[in-house]
Amino acid sequence: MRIATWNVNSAKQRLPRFLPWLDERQPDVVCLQETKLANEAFTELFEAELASRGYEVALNGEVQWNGVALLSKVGLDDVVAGIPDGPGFPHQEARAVSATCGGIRVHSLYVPNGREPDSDHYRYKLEWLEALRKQVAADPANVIVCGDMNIAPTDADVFDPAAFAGHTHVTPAEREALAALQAVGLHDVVRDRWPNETVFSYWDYRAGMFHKNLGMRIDLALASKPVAERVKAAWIDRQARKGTGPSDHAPVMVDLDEAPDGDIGPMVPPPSAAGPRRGKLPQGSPRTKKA
DNA sequence: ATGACTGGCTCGGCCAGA
Repeated sequence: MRIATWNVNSAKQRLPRFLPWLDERQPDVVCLQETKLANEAFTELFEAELASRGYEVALNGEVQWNGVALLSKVGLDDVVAGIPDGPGFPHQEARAVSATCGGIRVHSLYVPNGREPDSDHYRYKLEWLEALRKQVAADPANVIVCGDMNIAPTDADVFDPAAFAGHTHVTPAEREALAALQAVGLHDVVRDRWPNETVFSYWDYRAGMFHKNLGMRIDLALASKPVAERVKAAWIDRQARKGTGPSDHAPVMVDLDEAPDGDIGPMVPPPSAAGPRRGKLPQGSPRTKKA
């Protein structure tokens, strides 16, 4: 089972990059952030393309800003849009959607930016993270928290810590809020896989930052222990940041082995596998043809 | 360099992003 999370920076603008990426990478579950589309507009643009590829879709969008989505080929149950009792700025923004996919509670999140330390938006960011922590703590067993967290967990996750001094994304309070979320029992699966490497997920569009690999790791996949133990691979899909018309974020990819109990979500048997069921067919129904 | 790029809204610039 492959789970991907990607801040696409406008789903509409990313369409020519997103669909080929989907066909190339074939993720089973996709968390999207910054769709910047109301649900109706997202559906208009994507419903047919995603349905033909076998994805169910859960949306929490709004016009102009923010917007998150969850796509799944392995079931999409108990969808929750937003964070229950979460804060707003001033209204509750479209920054969270979660659902159960293939037996795992998956969260697609776009954490508030924070703008300036100690600003109203910064305090909102911290309150939002605490509300998220409470939501995840209520159901922490089999979970993966994915998305643009807008926090670099450590100084190793920014190209130059000095360049970020006094800015958001690296302040102690933000890192403590992220640590409190992880203290629910979540493992940073990309950092666990690449403990000593330079691994970024975001590069500013300006000044050739991607070309020079001057970026940040702010897009995270945080998995509870039963999920983290199934991780076979976890990486940043840098290819998606290259070329023409990319997002400024790259996808984060997580490949899971099957669950020990074999529960990888609902399976619909192909018609040929059903075979003739003596006594179950209604009278007069045509028999299934033998192979 | 107090910039650089991109997108939304709207059609001229400003806001937001991180």
